[in-house]
Amino acid sequence: MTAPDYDHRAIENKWIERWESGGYYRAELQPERTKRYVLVMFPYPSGPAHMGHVANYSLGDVVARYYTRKGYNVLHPMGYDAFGLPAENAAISSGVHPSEWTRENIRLIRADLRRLGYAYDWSREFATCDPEYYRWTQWFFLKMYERGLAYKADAATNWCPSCGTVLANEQVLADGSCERCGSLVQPRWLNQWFFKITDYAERLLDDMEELEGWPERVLTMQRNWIGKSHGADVDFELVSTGEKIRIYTTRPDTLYGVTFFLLAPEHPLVDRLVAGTGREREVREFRQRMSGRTEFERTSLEAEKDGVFLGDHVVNPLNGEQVPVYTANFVLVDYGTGAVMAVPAHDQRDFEFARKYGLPVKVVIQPPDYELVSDEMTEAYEDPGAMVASGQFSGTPNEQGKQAVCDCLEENGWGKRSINYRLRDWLVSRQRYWGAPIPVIYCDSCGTVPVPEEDLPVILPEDLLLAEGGKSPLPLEESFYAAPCPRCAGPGRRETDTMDTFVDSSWYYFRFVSPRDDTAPFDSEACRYWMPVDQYIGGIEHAILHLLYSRFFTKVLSDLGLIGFSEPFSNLLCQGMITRDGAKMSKSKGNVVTPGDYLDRLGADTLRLYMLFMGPPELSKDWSDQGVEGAHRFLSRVWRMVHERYLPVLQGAGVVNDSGGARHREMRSLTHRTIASVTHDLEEFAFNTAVSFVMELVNGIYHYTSGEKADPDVLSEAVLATLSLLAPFTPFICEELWSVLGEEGSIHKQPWPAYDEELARPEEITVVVQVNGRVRDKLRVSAHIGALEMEEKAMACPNARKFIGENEIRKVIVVPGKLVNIVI
RNA sequence: GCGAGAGUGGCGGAAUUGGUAGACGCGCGGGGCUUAGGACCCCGUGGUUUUAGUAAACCGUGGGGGUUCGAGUCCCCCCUCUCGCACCA
Repeated sequence: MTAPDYDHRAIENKWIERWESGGYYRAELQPERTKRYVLVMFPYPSGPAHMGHVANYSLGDVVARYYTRKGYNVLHPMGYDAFGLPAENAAISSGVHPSEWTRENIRLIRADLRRLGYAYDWSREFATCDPEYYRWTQWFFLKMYERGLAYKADAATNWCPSCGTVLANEQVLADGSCERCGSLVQPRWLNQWFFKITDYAERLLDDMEELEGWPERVLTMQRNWIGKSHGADVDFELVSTGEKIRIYTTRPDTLYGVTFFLLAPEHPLVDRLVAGTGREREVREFRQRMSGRTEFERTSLEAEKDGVFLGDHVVNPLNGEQVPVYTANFVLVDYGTGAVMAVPAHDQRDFEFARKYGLPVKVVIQPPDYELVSDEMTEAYEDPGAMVASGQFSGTPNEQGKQAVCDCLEENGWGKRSINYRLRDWLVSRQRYWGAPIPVIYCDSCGTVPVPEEDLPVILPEDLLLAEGGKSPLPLEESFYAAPCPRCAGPGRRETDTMDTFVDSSWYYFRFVSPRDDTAPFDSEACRYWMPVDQYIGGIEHAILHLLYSRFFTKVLSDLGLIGFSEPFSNLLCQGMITRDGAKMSKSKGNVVTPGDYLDRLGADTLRLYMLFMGPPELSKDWSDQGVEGAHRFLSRVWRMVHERYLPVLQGAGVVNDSGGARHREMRSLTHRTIASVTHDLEEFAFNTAVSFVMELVNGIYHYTSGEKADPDVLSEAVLATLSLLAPFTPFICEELWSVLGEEGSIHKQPWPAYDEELARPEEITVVVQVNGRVRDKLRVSAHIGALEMEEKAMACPNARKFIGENEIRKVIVVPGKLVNIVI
């Protein structure tokens, strides 16, 4: 019998149409049912889907479909992170309007996602550039402003000369280049909007306890990013004026080893100190040199220590010693207090500085096993030890000494214990066009006035062209910036900066619960039901920024009393990158493969299956053309299994159940075993092995239907289980074959198959016979064999006997149902 | 430098609590079917050695030690790679 061809295209078109018109994946709020909110990080629409999207969304789709089949009420939405620089870059290079470019790309990626057969509730789709959406992004800004969490300040910003905008610290790569365009970022002082995320540093840290379903490495990365440290603030008095300068240190135990004092080049005291010393020019030149460099350049490990003496001294409160004040390149103005006590003996940076400028090195911590001599030191000693030359503290172990010194500082009013974070406030304003306008109006008499809620959204005009050099047209467009002051109705000027796109994506998962609500960012009842997200899935590249910002937003919402939880994502899965020839796919490397080609040639099911079969989700995976062919071969094999092996049996080629047949029992056992294994693996997100189990089942069915006749009932069970288990992975072919077999309804609405424990256990098992832990023989025995009988049989094995020989048997270890180890 | 993770065939990768290392797939080899096949079905496939062959022995999870009847898995030391942070006082 010849099977019809496996025509993936016809099948896909047919079922996409039916699923969508039937509203198969529409999610309804059903309070009596248990929900599962499955969310995959929404895409930035920069073109058609790429392989990374397919990998990511295929994962999410299997999870969503599996939960649906398990009986949960599943929300699985999709939208677009649609504001941002690439749209403007496209506008600059090809003249197309960012809005048009974005809408076209949404159209392209949506078409690919539909073809891939993802079970999205498309009725909830939105883009962050829709006014109905960014209205609420602006609303969030107002809430932040009301709570004092949005503020404007002069800040050393990362200016990207090529993008013509300020970047967040997070958007500057480790080598000091722009995340988007790669050009070297320059520092620039500007008045910018910030979100006060630092107010939440402690909670962002503490609440990680709740995030048991997050990968450890993501938590670690966030923890490092927040960078909490314990130490002390200490006031040093300026010799010339008696003015106090506060420093922060994590090593109060080394206070007696201070031999100089450092200020950041930008520290406000630098100018005043140097005035009248005759060193003004030197200092000015130094600062000029520093200001031309980014934080990265100045703080890279390779950069040489550099500084200038400021002509003044400070007094160490603990021992009354006077030490000189310098300004130094490696001191950061925005960490701690911008001033540092220098202990060259116990800090490598200070050590290098001291050696370069001939400053004294004073040992105040002695290692337990040898003695430091300051003149002979080639590097700082930063490890634990006992305090020496430290007055009353001498002899104290340094960890204990930290506390003692802090007590002393506090008792004398010289300083206090303090905690610092590396986390900086989030710079959210962008001097760009394609983003959500910041809803603020500046008035000469009222100052900064927020736009009233009822006046939102502040519409971003979509009919403007980018100005000269790709700059934002907003500051030049009177119809945009001219606005009456909401307070006094006098003439005002609108803020023309837009928000960082990370603001847009920090709350989109809330919007999906009620995307058409025009009275609130989200409906509280829908939110109570659907949130938090049960399973969030996305790339590891968002481990810090997006996830930290989203956590921050959720906590603010919680403080506003709008929600009753403070963590948005209960479980997180970070999937690896798709590479080709070991490298990230990129146009410049010419190693890009696009889903579209494979969708045409091999079909959506093949592509999905291959992505999931390649390896564990969290590992990065290298694309292989041969591998994807293999996936297609397997699906063809499933197709033929139904048409060439199963249908003929249904039509009378099989035998009536001869109940004694071990072959039939073995087939049933394999079926049930496979259901058990696949179910287990899906719970663990071990998709690659889940697929391999189905492959084994298919191999088993081919084996069963070769030669001897098959029992139609046994075969039915096996074939239907195959389709049922495979359906979340390859929805089209399974739905098609399901209907070919005349089964009722959609396979995607069937309950997840159950298995019979008893049947899943094979009748016969293999027992390994070891002598001294080495495999010497194998036995096929009944699964119900007892331990004693196992031992007897093992002892009788000829090969085992051979190795035992004349030796004395010291011990026999029996692992029931597994092995017998004879120790001689 | 600090932190996290990982090293298993020619390749991607499998191996509950320590219990048959290499599932499944790719690739490769052989056979069948075929005018033919790159389609399909079946078989084989870690290495070395011995054997005409059936078979068998030894070696084998980055390297070296250890615990154990038994170690890819546990412990100690070392090497390599990937990722993140990186002068944060």
